[in-house]
Amino acid sequence: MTQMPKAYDFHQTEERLYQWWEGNGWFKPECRPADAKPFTISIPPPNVTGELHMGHAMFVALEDLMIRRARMQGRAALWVPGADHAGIATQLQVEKLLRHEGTSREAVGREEFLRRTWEWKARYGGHIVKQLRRLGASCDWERERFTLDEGLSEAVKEAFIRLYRMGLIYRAEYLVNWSPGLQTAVSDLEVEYAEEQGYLYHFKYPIKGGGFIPVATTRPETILGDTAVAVHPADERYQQHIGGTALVPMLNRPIPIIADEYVDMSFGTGALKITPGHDPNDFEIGQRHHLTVLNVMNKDATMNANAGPYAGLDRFVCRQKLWADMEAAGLTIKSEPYTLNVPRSQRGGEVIEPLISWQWFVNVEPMAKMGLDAVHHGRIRIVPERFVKVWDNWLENIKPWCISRQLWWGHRIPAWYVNGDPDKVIVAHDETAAAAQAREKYGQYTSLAQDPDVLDTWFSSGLWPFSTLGWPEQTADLQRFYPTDVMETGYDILFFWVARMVMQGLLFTNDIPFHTVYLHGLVRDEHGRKMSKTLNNVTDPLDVMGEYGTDALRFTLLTSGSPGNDLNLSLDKVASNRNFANKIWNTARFITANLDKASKTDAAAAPEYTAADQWILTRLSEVTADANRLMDNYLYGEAGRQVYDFLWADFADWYVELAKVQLREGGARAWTTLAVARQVLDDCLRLLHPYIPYVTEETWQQLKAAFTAANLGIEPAEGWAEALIIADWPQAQQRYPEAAASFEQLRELVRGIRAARSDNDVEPGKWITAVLSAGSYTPFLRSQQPILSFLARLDETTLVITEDAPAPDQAITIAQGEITAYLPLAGLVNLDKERERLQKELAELDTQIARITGMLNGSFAQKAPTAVVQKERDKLAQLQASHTELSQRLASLK
RNA sequence: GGGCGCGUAGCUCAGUUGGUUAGAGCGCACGGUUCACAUCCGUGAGGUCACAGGUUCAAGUCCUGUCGCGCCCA
Repeated sequence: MTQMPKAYDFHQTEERLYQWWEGNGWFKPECRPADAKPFTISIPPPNVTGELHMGHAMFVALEDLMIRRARMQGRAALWVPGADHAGIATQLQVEKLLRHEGTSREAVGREEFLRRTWEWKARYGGHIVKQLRRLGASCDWERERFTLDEGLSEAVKEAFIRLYRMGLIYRAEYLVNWSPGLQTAVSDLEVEYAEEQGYLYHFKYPIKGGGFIPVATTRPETILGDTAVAVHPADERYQQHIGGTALVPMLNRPIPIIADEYVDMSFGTGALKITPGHDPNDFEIGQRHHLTVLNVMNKDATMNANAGPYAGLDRFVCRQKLWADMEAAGLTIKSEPYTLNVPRSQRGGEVIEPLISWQWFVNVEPMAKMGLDAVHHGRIRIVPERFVKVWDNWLENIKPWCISRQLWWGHRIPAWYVNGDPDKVIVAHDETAAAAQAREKYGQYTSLAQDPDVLDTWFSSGLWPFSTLGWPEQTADLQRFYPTDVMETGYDILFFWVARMVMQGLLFTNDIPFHTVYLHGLVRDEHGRKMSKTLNNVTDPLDVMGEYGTDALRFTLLTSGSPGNDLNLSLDKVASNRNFANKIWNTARFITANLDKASKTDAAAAPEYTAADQWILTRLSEVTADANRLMDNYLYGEAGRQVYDFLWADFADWYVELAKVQLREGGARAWTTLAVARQVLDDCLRLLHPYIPYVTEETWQQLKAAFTAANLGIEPAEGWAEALIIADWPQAQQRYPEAAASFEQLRELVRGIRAARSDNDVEPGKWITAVLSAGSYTPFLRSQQPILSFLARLDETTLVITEDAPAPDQAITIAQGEITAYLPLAGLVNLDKERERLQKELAELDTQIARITGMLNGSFAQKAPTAVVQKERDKLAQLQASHTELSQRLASLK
């Protein structure tokens, strides 16, 4: 028999097993019968530019857990992997590269730029995907997709065209969030607001014909784009000016003074400058009053010709200069420090400028309604449920989605303009089709040019669950695996991604894209701070895996938090979980090293279980049932913790220890012990495999090999599968409540004796004498004598167990209800100390007895369920028995 | 302004149909090298479950309010 190595070595396990699993096709749903019920997850596609971070590790751990469990449950598990082309991020990477070469995107041109980007993607794009493999992700790599793949691009075009035909996509000149650094529009979601210190500038708005209205602004440069001054219609102060004309400072451009109820009379000066071209609220007011929309800025946030003498200045330089000029002209009143809400680009970080421009929009309202209904009618379940409120709130107040981006890397908008006329738009799959349509619609034309913009990356990822399966083609995969089952992702992209998949899925496939949305929290550092490069508190998953193993990281991510809540990652915990892997390994090592204690002839048709066997089997059934219930409710953390505790604290600490005694007996007893140990460990390995795939598979293979070689006739009910990854998922089995309860008594007794030994400084290894007065437990404890003696280090030759043993002199007394243990530690007992201990214990018993007696005398006895009441009565009886015993004992010591 | 989450042992966190004397890991104290594991074993100290009310036989758990921290939306 070959010995297992002393410690589990993940270094020489992980890669080997991953290749073996993948090579055998077990990551593919086809490893299950063609009629197996599918279980599908679409991976949240990481950015191709991405580097693995804890967020990735988190979703891989959770999704792999779901997929592996489903696979073991016999489902045709399919986890579709892939990556996202990440428009802005990728384009920035390549532009940076070009800058290093002393050139630029504009200089090399669109075609060359795209060629370079694909080249870049080919070289670095696979990086993140390789890293996902290291986490043990059992994805079907043959079905890997990329959002810019041909098929997915086709899906994007199809989606765009359908939306356009349904009248849900339109092109409009509208105020959008403009990122001057990135030179593109971004959606509302891509803008983050932060409170920053600035100034509130109070100044005089001159009125034609004399006088002025005081006005305040946080962005003086936008004064140049004002097209009205507004006051509240009921404001006494400005009544006489309504309908009059104001003059834009420094430009002297005449603009109307209007009345609008939007104006807050109590804020600032009570009068508002209106800049429809540079402020969203002003834009709306402008629409109401049919004001001119004046743009005073270029796309790089310098001032344009409309800014008159300020043309060409940067927006912030202009702010200073204009204010200085106004001051000189006597138009300023004051500027006071003010906290303002500054919009910044989620990507580049620079200040977003509301800017008027032509963009493509999706009217998402009808789809939003569908998304709301799907959740309200229970077709889609969101876990944890509280996120439903967030979902509702967002979808009920949804705004048009700006989907065009002024980038080159992405899905080009399938729209063509005839003769350069923005009103003559043709939307088609390709240029040929567009040309045909153009001829049909406009007859002869001179030019046909495609819109230069591309689509928001989220537009394509919104199609992900079905586009990856072949949509719009009715492929076999789409038919079999769609709708998918669970969408597991971080709550931070509920709007960005999940909502859009739901909306687009419902619209295009006439079905939900998944029945459950499971949201996990953010991974933070040990003290709850967000991981960031500037804080220098980023923990690289690759480093952690390298030091502690993939399983340790996975188990930590999976069990140290709760659903939907942020998780603080502690390396201490990772280290503990590495130790757990070693613990698992060593229980198997113990079992496999003891297979020679029995032989096949010892096999019993109906095994005779000891109380210990029955106890551990009962616990196994309880834990299996609990873990399954918890996992069915997506409470993976709690399920994992329970198995961990059971395996370590019950199985390893107790059963494996006492198994040493049962194995010594040899024969049928040893055989049964090995059979029980195998079952318990095997089921635990199965329960844990989705969490920690490597150490469980490796350990299981060791078990399988050892048991097969030993030829004891001990094996799982369905025989040994080829691998744990495709073995059967365990179900709860036999329970022996009475034996289990008795055994718990024995454990209590052992703990009591150990504590007494420790208190009295008895050497841990020393075999001591004991007298047990065990009442009705006498036969049971006698039957457990070898185990009891071994676990509590009691000298078996002098151990006395009788129903009612007299207390020896000079002994420590341990009372446990009906059972009393006396440890006659000759010469070791300090009687004063023992008296003190007994008094302390009696005092404790007194309070407990009083508490329960009070409870039982109150209405508890009538109103509580009988089982609960009975439990308390039993407890009281135990406490009283202990009390009697200890007080007698105390009296005898006086 | 609206919504959500959190506040439990020194630290980091569990605790989901309300039901023993509230748990874990790490840390701390004491003690252990016999053939599964020192990536270990045994024993122990450490908690008014933020605060105040309420519901209930029974509340860390349900309800109301207060305080503190964080996040999302406007």
